[in-house]
Amino acid sequence: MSLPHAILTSLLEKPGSGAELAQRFDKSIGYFWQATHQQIYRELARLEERGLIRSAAREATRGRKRDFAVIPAGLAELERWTSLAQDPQPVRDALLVRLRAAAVIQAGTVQADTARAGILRAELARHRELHQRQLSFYQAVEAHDFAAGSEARAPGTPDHRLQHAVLRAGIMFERAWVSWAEETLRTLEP
Amino acid sequence: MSLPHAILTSLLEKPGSGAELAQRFDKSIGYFWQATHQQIYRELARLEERGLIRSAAREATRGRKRDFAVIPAGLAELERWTSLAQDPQPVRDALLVRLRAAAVIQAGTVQADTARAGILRAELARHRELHQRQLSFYQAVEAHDFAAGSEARAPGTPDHRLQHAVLRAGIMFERAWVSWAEETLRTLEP
DNA sequence: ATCCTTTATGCAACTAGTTGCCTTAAGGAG
DNA sequence: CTCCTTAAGGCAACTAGTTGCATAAAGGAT
Repeated sequence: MSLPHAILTSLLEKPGSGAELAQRFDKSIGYFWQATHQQIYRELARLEERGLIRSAAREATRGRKRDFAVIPAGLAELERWTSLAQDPQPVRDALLVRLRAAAVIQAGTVQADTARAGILRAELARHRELHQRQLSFYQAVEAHDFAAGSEARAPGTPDHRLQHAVLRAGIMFERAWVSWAEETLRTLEP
Repeated sequence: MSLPHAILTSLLEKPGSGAELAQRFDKSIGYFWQATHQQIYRELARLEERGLIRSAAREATRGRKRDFAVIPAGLAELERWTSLAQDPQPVRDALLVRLRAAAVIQAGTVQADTARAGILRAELARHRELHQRQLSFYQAVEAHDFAAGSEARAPGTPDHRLQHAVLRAGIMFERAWVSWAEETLRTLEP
């Protein structure tokens, strides 16, 4: 259950409104934990109720911007959470389930599998492209934000090494997907 | 939404009861899509209602085993689903969120970060171990089930190449995690 | 002024997944 | 035979996430 903490993190970097958060989630944190604006608004309300953030709005009317900021209790909660031990989350991927299904289906059907095999290969190629694109994007961010020689960190700035580690995780995932898709396509060649 | 299809796949490989399915989910399919026995029983009921599987129980009483098997409509549904295009699912990982949080926290606290950094390193080391263990397990399965020379496939048997591809995906993920954790630990050395 | 679009906020209803507890049956152990 | 344990099946209540829609304000376009 990481959403509240993801929001705390984002607000700690920079206070803002629900809509701003939702936009930011489409970038940065959203690459590793997604949330719709609905989830964000609900969670902001809960966090305020729990006394972890404070909203600086004149009135909480509709269509009116409210700004949220983390207060000390929120920082404490985030510190507590980051030092908790959590087991790695098991993989949950629909494509792999589909491949397993496809493997079994071919056994159950007498019909030649050329059509289905073609669809499968096309799907794998498509995934390879999408992952390749995401990989290129991450690499561009890396070149821009983590170029050699920019390791100096000013006090009060987020830890550069940790931020880089997170980005490297993204890069490694995409790279793994791409090379897996390529290898799999090769073994499925007609 | 892969659970019903994961269940269809598993039942197609081998019909069985809810409890058997739950056990099987702890192995094979469960490595890529987890489900509790509750989800499985509910989903079995729905699949039967939708006319995709058939239960061969004398009576549906409690504490009495019921066997389920896929019927033609179920196979058709699985075929339909496997040829659908689906976009890759974005990564959602709590550890990466935590690292990002840790990166920001260090900016917000004046206190020396030795204690927190130690906790973080320990956690990374623990994850590395767990992923290493899972990797070894997958590799053992690979050696056992996909040894060179066993590619011959009898008709009516699940497609060997696809099953191997799924396993290789698991291997690639674990390998990626392990090497990422090692590299990250190196950059965080005190 | 009126209409249209965009931004910000939110309710309600839904689907998916989790947790805690419970009953029934069967197979041994005392 | 009674007690205990395990396996099988399931209800109820909960948390998390999604979808569809609504509403308010602000800034243009006509």
